[in-house]
Amino acid sequence: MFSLDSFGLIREAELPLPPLVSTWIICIVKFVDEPLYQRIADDLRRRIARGDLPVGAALPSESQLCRQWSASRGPVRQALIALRAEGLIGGGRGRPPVVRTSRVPQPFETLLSFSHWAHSLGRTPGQRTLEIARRPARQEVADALAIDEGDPVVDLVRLRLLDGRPTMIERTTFVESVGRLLLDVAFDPDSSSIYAYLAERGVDLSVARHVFDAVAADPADASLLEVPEGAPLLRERRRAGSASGEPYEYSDDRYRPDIVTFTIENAEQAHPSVARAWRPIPADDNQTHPK
Amino acid sequence: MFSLDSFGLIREAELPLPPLVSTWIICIVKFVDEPLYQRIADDLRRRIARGDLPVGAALPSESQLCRQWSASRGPVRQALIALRAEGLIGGGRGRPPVVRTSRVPQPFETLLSFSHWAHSLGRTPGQRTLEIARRPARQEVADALAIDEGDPVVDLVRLRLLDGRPTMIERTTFVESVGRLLLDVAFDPDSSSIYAYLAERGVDLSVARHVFDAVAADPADASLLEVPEGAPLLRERRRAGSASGEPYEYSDDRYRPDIVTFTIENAEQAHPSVARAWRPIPADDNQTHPK
DNA sequence: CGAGGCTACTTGTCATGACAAGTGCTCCCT
DNA sequence: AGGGAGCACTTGTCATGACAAGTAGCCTCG
Repeated sequence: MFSLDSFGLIREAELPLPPLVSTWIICIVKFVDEPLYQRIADDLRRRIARGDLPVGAALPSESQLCRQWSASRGPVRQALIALRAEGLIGGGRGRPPVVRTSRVPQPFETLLSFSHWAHSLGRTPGQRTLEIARRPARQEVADALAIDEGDPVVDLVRLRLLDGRPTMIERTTFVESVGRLLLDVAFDPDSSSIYAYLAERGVDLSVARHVFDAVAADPADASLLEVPEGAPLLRERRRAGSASGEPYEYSDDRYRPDIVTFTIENAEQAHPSVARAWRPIPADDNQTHPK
Repeated sequence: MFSLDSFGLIREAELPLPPLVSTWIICIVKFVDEPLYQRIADDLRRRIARGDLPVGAALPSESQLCRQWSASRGPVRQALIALRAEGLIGGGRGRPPVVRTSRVPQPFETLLSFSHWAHSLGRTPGQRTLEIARRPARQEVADALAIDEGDPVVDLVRLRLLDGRPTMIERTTFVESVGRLLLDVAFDPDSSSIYAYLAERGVDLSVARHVFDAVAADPADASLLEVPEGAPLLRERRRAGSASGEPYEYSDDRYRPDIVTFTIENAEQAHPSVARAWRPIPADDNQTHPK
């Protein structure tokens, strides 16, 4: 993990290096088994997130960071490159790196979990479970989950609330091995986040695909979401699974478009960021087109 | 741009270096003013895109690339890191880098330009301009474009077609400095891509923000898109501008959800990718929820 | 014949040194 | 006072060398 080069601090300070001291330092170094450039990047991330380095402020120059960490320019630059790739800092040749934004959204969990998203907004999520059942898979769901029609799956239908207002209907189907965990008597779907519960039990949901379109509210949707029948709803169909691509769940979620929107921010030469947004006041003035 | 180190090739081949040869090499080097690591990355990208390096194949090892380019490990590693960040290659310690996917989507232009998107799918885009006018900005548009209410703007309303089928209504407002270019008699909005036209004239649209929700078709929407009044439409409101954040256009686009959907692919520890998708056959079996 | 170790090769991390090129400031001269 | 040259400082790019750590294949030994 460490090499003789790790003694840069000592070398720079030009101290003699008796064997006793060297073994002591080895102990220290061995405890920290994260690469140096990651520690530097993490430290800078922390300082930015804490507001220690506010937006617009200049980061310490590379040479300052080198002295501060008693490192060479290599790891320091590696850390800065990582931060730049995350969009946290900008700047360029001749100009010191500058903090661009204090908070880089972590869209994955937020986009996957309604509860997580609501909490990140400071709103109160709620839910009413309408149905949880084990039944054979229909054709459409079987295709999405890469299983055979008729294989057992677990269906879960929930009405999701935001600050008590009906916001979304979630019709999720889990493969049997995952859904079984939800049938456990110890699990209360009305009180806890499903994804947090599943993560605790070792289900690693790490890739997801969301497809968005619009549908008209059918009678069931309409009465649950308290909108007129035929009202436009924003639909998200989601397939999520393990890192290796094995599907675990398929979901058909329908949002009231006057409460929730989805946003994509997009730039040339940068990765897009996606987010779910909350519209605090019913905006019926936007329902008709400009003219 | 170059240093004496650039003579690595000569040094490695252990050739004598008369002054005449050195000046000749300087000329060569000066012509190529792209950094070396970018040239290496571009070359590998090309070889992957061309299928010369198929998916699953192992890239040349770092030392091979070093010899091939007569470069040190630095630029080679920098190139590989860039490809890794783009998701093109995988692999890890002890294992050679492996091609993961041959095509990384370039979502920005595709998401911004309907024409570009249609062409990338091999479909034929069409358009019928319904209105192009210079008028004072309404309040809502003025807010989005960061100008004052009543400032002159250029409105453009187009019906977009995909293979001749009505697909989307686009109501775009440009700031006057950009919209003026569209009022030029030389510009025919029915035949060319607006974004290609603007890019040629030096308008750099490089950041965009897309907000998605659902609306009901009003009478105008309905007759143009050939759907019943009140039918659900997928709405995208887009604000695009320069890299420095200056807004250039604001648009309210309404899609037939049976033809176009939007997709977000999302993974832990990776940047999301977004795409517009085309649904070839009207899928009315999906318009009603499962049960 | 199988299991284990050994070795060659790979990538990951880091130090050091050098030069190019952009930025911003000072300071001098006109 | 204003403009320009020069300088200090910054980041960008690259070379070189070293060691750590993981992988895969060979090869010997039991």
